[in-house]
Amino acid sequence: MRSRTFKDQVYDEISRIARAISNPRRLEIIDFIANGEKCVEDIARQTGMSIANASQHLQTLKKERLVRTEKKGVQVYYSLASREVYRAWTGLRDLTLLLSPGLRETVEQSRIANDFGHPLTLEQLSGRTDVCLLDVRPEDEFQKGHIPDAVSVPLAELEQRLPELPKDKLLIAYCRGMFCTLADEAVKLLQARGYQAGKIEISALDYELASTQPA
Amino acid sequence: MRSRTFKDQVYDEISRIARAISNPRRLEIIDFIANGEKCVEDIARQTGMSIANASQHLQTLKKERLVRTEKKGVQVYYSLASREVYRAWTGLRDLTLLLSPGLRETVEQSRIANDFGHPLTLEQLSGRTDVCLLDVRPEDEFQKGHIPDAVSVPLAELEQRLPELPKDKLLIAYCRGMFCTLADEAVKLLQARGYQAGKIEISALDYELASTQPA
DNA sequence: CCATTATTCAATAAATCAATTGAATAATTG
DNA sequence: CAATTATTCAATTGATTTATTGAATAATGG
Repeated sequence: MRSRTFKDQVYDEISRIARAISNPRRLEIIDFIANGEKCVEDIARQTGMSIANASQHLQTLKKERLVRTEKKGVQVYYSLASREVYRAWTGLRDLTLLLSPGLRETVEQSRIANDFGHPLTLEQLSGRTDVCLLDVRPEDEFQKGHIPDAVSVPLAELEQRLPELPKDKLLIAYCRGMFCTLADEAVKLLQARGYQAGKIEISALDYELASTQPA
Repeated sequence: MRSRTFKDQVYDEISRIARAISNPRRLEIIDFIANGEKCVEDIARQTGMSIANASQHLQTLKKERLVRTEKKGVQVYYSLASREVYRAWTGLRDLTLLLSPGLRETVEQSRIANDFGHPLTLEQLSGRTDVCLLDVRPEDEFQKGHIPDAVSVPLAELEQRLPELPKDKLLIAYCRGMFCTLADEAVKLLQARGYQAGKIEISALDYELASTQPA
């Protein structure tokens, strides 16, 4: 008979996966490495933790098979074990946005602080010819996957590459998504130089997920 | 500027929701009350915990707005705050089934112990006229929602109601889903009485989710 | 082979979480 | 109003988790 020990095993096992993703630092790691494989040092720098601490969190994720590792020379590169991991993260993110007025407010206030109105959506842009879509993430993340028709202009290179950009078009930046600051900074720089600029909050990953989900 | 404190707030808030669902007992509670509102005593009995313990877990879930309460007379009835909560739970369940050979093995061994082959799927049943679909959950859960064409025969009443059942059809039982034991017990009873019986592992909730997701 | 670099391991202390117990609250019934 | 019942609260204990620190490992380049 399917007894209590069966249920205990089942819910225990699922809760172990849940526990592995239930730490803010590890959520940030997942959100970050979803864009492309990163080594421990990248992750530590991005998240502001010590290398030892980052490594420890990565081990926790690895123990539950949420991330995979690949050794390249001296470095170990971490990436998500499968697309489903990213899907679970976005599910949790969207559930929290639904349930938590606090999170919605935090995001809203950040928009106000950045002097944006509501970011545009992809639908609002589709079909417009006066728009140039900029992927301001590092080039390797762009290579791994990007929104169709986007141009790779990493934030770090944006200033030097301003001459390449069309002056008569609306420049729309995007980055790693809703919680990433790269597009904000790009827009700020562009507006300071007199360009018409804005952002969308969807990421390349969210775009990909949205286009594969119905299938 | 979107600073570290912004990210800290964001990931903290999301991790609080994750933490709330990252306990095996609370997962079991979510899985249970998804079928319909239940009072603390129901929940304590179903999960085998003390009433005080169950209440404490329910408070944890309520603090994060995952469950809603309604007072009816002396009792407080708990149910999921929204369909999205159930969706997140199934997402986590399916991710774990994907990532964890241990969970797959536990489920598989339970099937062997119950002497079933692989449970049927709804697709295999659709269109067949020699099949009678039995919802063996308590009646109130059936009332709240069920798979089309199913008949409500709660496990507790099954024995007395055997005469109602068609002897010439294949009786397919379903219950609260993959981790619920009601259908197993129903099939065992039916087979012992000489009926052709089997089960499907999809629940009324999974069915509903699957049919609303594409929309 | 030594020095360097990237990463992981191990040990600790502070914080948080879970289960248990018994008391407190609050509505209902006689 | 007293007794009963359902539920929640509060305090305790033991177990986990987190961040920090410093040492250990392992691969590479000179």
